[in-house]
Amino acid sequence: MILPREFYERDTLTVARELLGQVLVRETPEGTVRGSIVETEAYLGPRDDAAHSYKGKSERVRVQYGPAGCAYIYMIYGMHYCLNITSGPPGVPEVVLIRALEPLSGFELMEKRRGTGKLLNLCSGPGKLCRAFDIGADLYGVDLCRPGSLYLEGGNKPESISSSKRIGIDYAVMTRDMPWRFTAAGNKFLSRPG
DNA sequence: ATGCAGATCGTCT
DNA sequence: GACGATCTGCATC
Repeated sequence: MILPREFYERDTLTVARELLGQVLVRETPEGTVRGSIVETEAYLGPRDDAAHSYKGKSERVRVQYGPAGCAYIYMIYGMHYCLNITSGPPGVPEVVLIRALEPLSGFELMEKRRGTGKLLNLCSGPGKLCRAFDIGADLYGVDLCRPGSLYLEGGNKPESISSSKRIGIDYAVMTRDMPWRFTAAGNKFLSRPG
């Protein structure tokens, strides 16, 4: 049931689309939470001026140069974490940002971590879902193709997929208008309408 | 419904 | 020293 590495070793735009409907699982001593991926964005390395790896190697992006199917996690605005999954051929620094999940199980634990009981607000954003899933710097580089504290298992494809411009990257003059955001069409758990 | 300020720190120039 | 692949609460229309 866990998605194999080959799933992630394909073209990153394909991976970003195919990740929709797959299920993210987080296991901790407190319990297990699950969510279906409903929103992703592709970041295409040196040919994408919105990508963290646009300018090449640095300590922060080092996991992007390793195998596909691993967690690339970074802190943003000094207070939120964002979860990405490495993709493409080995050594190619491309990733898929996980932007929203539809909660499937572990509702109480997610609500406790998020400090809200509103289901629609639990995982509808990259920072929100990391909080709900207790994803932080300690999971940097974790292999998502193996059972453990964080992994991905097969789910159901959405009925249809929409693409749109990526969010919050207007500084990227070259690629800011590229339709590299993917959403499960009409899903209610998006960070914003697709 | 739309808009803006504030929080807060790792990373890179 | 500046700036985010964000979220929240509060203000205004």
